Amino acid sequence: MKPTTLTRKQEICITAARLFKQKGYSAVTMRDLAAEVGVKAASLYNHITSKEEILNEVILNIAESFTQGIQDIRLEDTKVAQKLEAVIAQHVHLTADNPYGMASLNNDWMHLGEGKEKYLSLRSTYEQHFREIIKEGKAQNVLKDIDEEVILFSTLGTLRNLYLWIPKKADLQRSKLIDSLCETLLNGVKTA
Amino acid sequence: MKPTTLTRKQEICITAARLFKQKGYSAVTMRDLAAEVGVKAASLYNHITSKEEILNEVILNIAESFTQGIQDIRLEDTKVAQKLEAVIAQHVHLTADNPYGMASLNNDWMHLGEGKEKYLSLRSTYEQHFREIIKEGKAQNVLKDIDEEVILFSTLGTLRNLYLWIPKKADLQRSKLIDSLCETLLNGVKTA
DNA sequence: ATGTAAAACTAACGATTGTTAGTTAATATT
DNA sequence: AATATTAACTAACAATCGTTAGTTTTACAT
Repeated sequence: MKPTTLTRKQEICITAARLFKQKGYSAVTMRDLAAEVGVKAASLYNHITSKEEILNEVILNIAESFTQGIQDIRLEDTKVAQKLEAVIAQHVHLTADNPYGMASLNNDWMHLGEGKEKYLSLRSTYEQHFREIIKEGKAQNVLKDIDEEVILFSTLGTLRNLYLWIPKKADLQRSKLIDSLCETLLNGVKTA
Repeated sequence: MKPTTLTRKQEICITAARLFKQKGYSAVTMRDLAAEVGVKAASLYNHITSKEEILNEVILNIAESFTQGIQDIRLEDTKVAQKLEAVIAQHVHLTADNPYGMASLNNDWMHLGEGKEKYLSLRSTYEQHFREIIKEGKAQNVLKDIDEEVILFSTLGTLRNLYLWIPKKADLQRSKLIDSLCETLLNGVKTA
């Protein structure tokens, strides 16, 4: 393992994620991927065992980061408002670091084979942690009495789509983006 | 044209949209679609000319509804806040009426052939109308001084994902959902 | 320099893809 | 009842899919 340089397998997975975002998992052929890596299709199999394994690698890594991250946030000894801000910040950071992986996670998870159960479990756990934070917020009267699911999926809906426009707005600094998103998602867009 | 009963072509497109949501356009084969319609694959071609035409039919119809709708809203003689609520309501209605088409529009537009330009143009026009409403809101001090793009894509991010959870929350009445979404998106989730 | 292992290559496989050709059955029109 | 049209069918096509087998080149340790 060389942490400094990139394994060929990692290079393949990163390239694959980029193609998956462009055309979707099913429309990307091993020959497409090979050409982009600069190699013949058969050569890929010296580094990976199947196309499906690539998807597993791309999606599960990022999914685990999200679920582990929100679990840590939930257990932090901070106020609910700070936890919500931390969740938003995590989404921005993980998405900015890996927008292509986020696209695959959002759009191609159903093509996972063996790893689909694991993914669905991670997603369910993530949502459950988020729900608990929201419940805590409502109990402490920090959050309004709006349907939990509406709060959850409204917020998550915006955050899940970050991968679509973060690359276009590279000029927008991360910290400024996080601030704007927190203000927008938590306090709304209308003036008081 | 029989408006009361369903054309075979329409039936094919509706079935196709449902499959496109499940597996994505590329992963749905004409044999899959035919089996679901209850017919052999070759028979589909008595009603459609290609797989791509189906995608055009599914996506462009709904895209036109959105763009026409927001244009009407923008020209309404109402306050900005009402326009924003109308945009949210339109999203809920169009999505609830056709969640599968919305999924295809979100995830499979890049597989459009001839119709891709038209789609991109419609989407661009839609976003431009939305931007203008936001500008109007900021000018009248109805909206906070937050980056326009953040407001646009934050709101749109939530609305674009409605198709993912509207079917699961069929119990949630439309009008109640619209109210909750307006409150959440416009006034935020935190207590004042 | 020499040998070894990693990673590239060519060639091909069986399966599946969207689609067409040609034909038969069902439906509607005269 | 005869005919014309619509829509189903079977069969097959060329192309492309993920993947494997076998071979050659590259890179590095000795």
